[in-house]
Amino acid sequence: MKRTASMKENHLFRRAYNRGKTAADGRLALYVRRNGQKNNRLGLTVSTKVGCAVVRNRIRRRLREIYRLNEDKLVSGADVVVVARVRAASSDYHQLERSFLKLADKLELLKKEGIK
RNA sequence: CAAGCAAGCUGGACAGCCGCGCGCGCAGGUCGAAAGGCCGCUGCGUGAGGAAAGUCCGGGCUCCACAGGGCAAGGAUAACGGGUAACACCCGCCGGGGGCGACCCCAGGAAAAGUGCAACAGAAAUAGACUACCCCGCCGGACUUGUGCCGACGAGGAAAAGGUGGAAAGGCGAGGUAAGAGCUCACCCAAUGGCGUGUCAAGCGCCCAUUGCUGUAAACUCUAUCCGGAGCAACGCCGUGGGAACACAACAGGCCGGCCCGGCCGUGUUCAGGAGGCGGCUGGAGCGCGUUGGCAACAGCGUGCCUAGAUAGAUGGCUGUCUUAAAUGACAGAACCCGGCUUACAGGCUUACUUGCACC
RNA sequence: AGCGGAUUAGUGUAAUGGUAGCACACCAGACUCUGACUCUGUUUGUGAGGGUUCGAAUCCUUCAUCCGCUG
Repeated sequence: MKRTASMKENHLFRRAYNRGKTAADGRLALYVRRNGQKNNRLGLTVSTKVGCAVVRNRIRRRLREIYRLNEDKLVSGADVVVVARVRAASSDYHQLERSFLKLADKLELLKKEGIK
């Protein structure tokens, strides 16, 4: 099994914000852009407005876990940036997962058999 | 039993499946001449806190400056004795304040070296005469015609009474005086010196002496002690492209290419710079237990243990059981490392003590 | 992560330790047939807690919030 590839450079984030497709609800915001490669890459943004270091770490871990467990349902070859909003701090894992899948469906990220 | 006070501990545990960082191992794969790198594994071990936080003090460590001493400037600390690598920390003790008490709080040196400030109020704010008091002079009034009484004015005496204010000239009583005043005396208070005591201490005591002086130093200042600056994004090593200086050279050499032909490039050394990478990086003023010294903080000795090291940043997700009133968490995430302080914190446990009530 | 700075009415900005001002804004009134302009007046404040002082916006201290520099 492949490890989750992550985005680290600032210019990749900027490209996703400026040129990518967007979907958002109260908890999360998703930015997606084709990267021309075989694999998907994940970028996470949790700003200091959301909470203190413990809260931000918890959200980041949950989002990483959601992405890991749902990675095989996604189409490949995209950069995905997930931005946590303030209400994500008071949401549990299941609420975050539902938001993520709904937004991914909106952006036509899910494979056909993944939607079912 | 109730209320309180102080110190210390704890900050869920276990199991299953999936997943992560680091170290070790591997008969695995791949690259490499090798060293080793990268990937992998039903593998093994290990993996956040009491505050990891705020960055308020003190150090270690690294570089820079000075390389010896002193002065000035700037800053810090402040009863006294001890502890410590050091401290604005800790312990003991003294003084002051609070509480019935256990106990808690205090930047707590010098205002009697000097300067500044003290609004408003008040007559007066570091020195003073507004009212009231007393003596003298002079004028007026009443009558019981007194070297007496009342009232106005002038010149003095006097800090005793009054109200203001945070603060009013040591306090109270007696003597004294025209009226008064530490002017004198007894007692008390404060400061300084002496004696005794205390750790040759702060301090406490004295039927010893002298003096009687507002507050403010978290105003300037004085006294004593201490302090060079910057910080792991420090610093060291490797080092792409491009740059500068010097030397050599127009031959040779290097690259592409199986070779010739052909095409492209000046070469070497040094320096600055610093994309990126590696080190710095965790074994330390370390922790536990016992013992000795000490009231204690702490120190010595013995013995056992090794306990994160990431680099966009590892502890998460799902489920079950147990303790529980509650575990979908209280506060909260190491980032070079220590010693403190401060701030945040649901609850739970232990020990000592105080007060009140009841019973023996 | 390290380092530095700031906080005064709704907004901008003053104030040697001694009643916290000024301008604009808001509100009310006057002027006007009505509105604007103009004039007059009122309200609204020292980020929070503790300390020093007779008395703190100011001095000291502990926090909170915001901003900036170093990649």
